[in-house]
Amino acid sequence: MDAMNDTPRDERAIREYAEGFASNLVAAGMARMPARVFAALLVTDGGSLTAAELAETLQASPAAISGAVRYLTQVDMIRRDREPGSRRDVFRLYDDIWDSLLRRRDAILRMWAANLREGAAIVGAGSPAGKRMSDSAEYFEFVHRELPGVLDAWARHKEDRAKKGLDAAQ
Amino acid sequence: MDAMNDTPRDERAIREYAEGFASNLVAAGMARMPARVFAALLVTDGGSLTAAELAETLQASPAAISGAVRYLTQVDMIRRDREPGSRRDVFRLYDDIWDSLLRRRDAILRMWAANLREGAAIVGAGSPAGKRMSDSAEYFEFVHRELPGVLDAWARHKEDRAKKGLDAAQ
DNA sequence: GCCAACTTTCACAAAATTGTGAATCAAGCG
DNA sequence: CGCTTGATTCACAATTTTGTGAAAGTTGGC
Repeated sequence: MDAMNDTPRDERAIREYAEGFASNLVAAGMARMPARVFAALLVTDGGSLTAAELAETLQASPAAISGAVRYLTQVDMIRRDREPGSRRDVFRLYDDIWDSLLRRRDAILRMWAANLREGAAIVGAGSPAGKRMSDSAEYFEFVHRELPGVLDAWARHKEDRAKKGLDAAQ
Repeated sequence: MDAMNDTPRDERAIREYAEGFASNLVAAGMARMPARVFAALLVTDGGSLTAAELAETLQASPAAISGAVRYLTQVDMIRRDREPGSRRDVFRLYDDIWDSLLRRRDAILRMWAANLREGAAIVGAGSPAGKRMSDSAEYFEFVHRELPGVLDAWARHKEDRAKKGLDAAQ
């Protein structure tokens, strides 16, 4: 239970990792700059970064940062905060990033379901395509219903983990 | 329980819907042509389309189709079949599209988890960023474990639905 | 109310993506 | 075997996307 805090950050390696992480996000469909911003926030010890700091670490213009954070804010992947008595925004990941992300994405599932129902009506409810599409809709509705349960299970799981072994090396 | 089969397909409306559906996929991060191909297959009564038919309905070149189906095949969103005694490929969605898609995506979850663990090591396991990243990894591992249960529940749910009310006009 | 510190917007240039046509390749069938 | 149908690859052109610099907007604080 020692020798874990004070290892100095290898900024070079970290930056490289972050860029790779961003590339994975890009491969998953995200635009590049938002992906880089997200990755930068992920690997930051302070937990938050200002627009200027993002521009500095990513070697990008304020304009590019502005666009990226606007997008990330819209899709609820980051929070924009402003400390009272300052006029610079600071950006941070949500606590329990992925969990809160999924929770917010909930609406998207419903959207797809509704969209597919609409499509089923258009192709004809009784047709093979209609059948396929309402099955699809039902699938989305199903996972929409199941999701909260899984997320709650995660919350419990996390709590358990926190109780035993507060140190949690490895 | 009548008047549902023989409504003629309004091809114009269907095509329009399919293009809209494709646009949604694009918004979700998919490249345009694969999205259009997927949508076209989704709304097809026959359940399958040849490359030539895809080119025709989408007004796209064989080359574009070839690229799109290669991609879709790779990410396991469609199947490519060839009937014996023919040399043209026919493409179709999997049965229970989204379910099989999720099952195949399973590996991706593990990939992200592993990637995040690696990152946690790089930034330092004891650091705030390291904590954030191994928490993230754990989250992915968790849903990776939970997923099969949910998918099985879906299978049961679907079976139930099939048993009662085979017609399902609701 | 004005100044300064930040952020956003806009027009544009650079760069990456996409789809095309033409050529090449593969394979069933006579 | 060669012919014919169909799929794939390649170089290229067109479109779209991205990021930049500069100008304009906001908003705290004096």
